[in-house]
Amino acid sequence: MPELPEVQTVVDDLNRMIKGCTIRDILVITRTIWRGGIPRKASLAGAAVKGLERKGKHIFMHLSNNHSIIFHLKMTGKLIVREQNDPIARHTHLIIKLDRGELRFNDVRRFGVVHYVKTKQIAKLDYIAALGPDALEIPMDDLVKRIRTKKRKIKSVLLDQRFISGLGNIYSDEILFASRINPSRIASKISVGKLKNLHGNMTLILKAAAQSRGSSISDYVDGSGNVGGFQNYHKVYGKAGRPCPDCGSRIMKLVISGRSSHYCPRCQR
DNA sequence: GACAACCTGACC
DNA sequence: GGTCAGGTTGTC
Repeated sequence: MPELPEVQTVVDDLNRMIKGCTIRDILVITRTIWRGGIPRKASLAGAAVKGLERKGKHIFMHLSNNHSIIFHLKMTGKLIVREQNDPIARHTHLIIKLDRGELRFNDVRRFGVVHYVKTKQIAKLDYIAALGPDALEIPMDDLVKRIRTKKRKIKSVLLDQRFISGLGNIYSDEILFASRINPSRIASKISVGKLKNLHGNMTLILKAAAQSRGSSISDYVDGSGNVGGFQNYHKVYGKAGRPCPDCGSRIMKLVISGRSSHYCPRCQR
């Protein structure tokens, strides 16, 4: 799915397009995407969209009725604003009808989740409380200190949302390549210098990716349904067998934490 | 820490 | 037919 830059792009898009809009009605097409109960239409109708924000890969849509809708897009979830008369795409599971257009939640694989909660309760939700600091907000010293306590492979540490939230498979691989760290390295054994460098690369890559409106490999689109552009700047992700852009060695792929890791065995030590 | 599960679709 | 996919969670 969408990782931090893609989720940030969607949040920014929706803030631009539907902030201030009023909900007229909701159309629940697939009931199983809801965590907890399905909200009553009456409780949503008339509520205004106060604004959207993000923590890690979770999207919060705050409403004027003291409730919020939390979305997680998982692998193939999409949130797209459409006009009322636009044709409804296959795999659309929820339509939130607004006074101006409508917000549609679409998800081919149906891993995505929607949760209607009281805004004040968000921080107390177990799955939100468990999230580590956001990847764009953690200070360098904190990150370095915390990584040095982990005796697991660095790749699996970066993917762990309880450790740090927002990174996924693409950006972990790209950040490790930029930092010249092998994904199999035990986190606690990596030098402080390399880890400081990793923090800088993480910030740089996530911001550049958001600037390019995210990476579209097969499913991701922004809040208007358009693809991102950062896939054109990937250096190792999805490039197994191709030459390393820095040294020409063959880029390798191996499985860590059940996910493919792409890396240059020569550049990344 | 490895693996299956949750799903559909693309590709070989 | 089998494998793989921007994620997460629950099981041994």
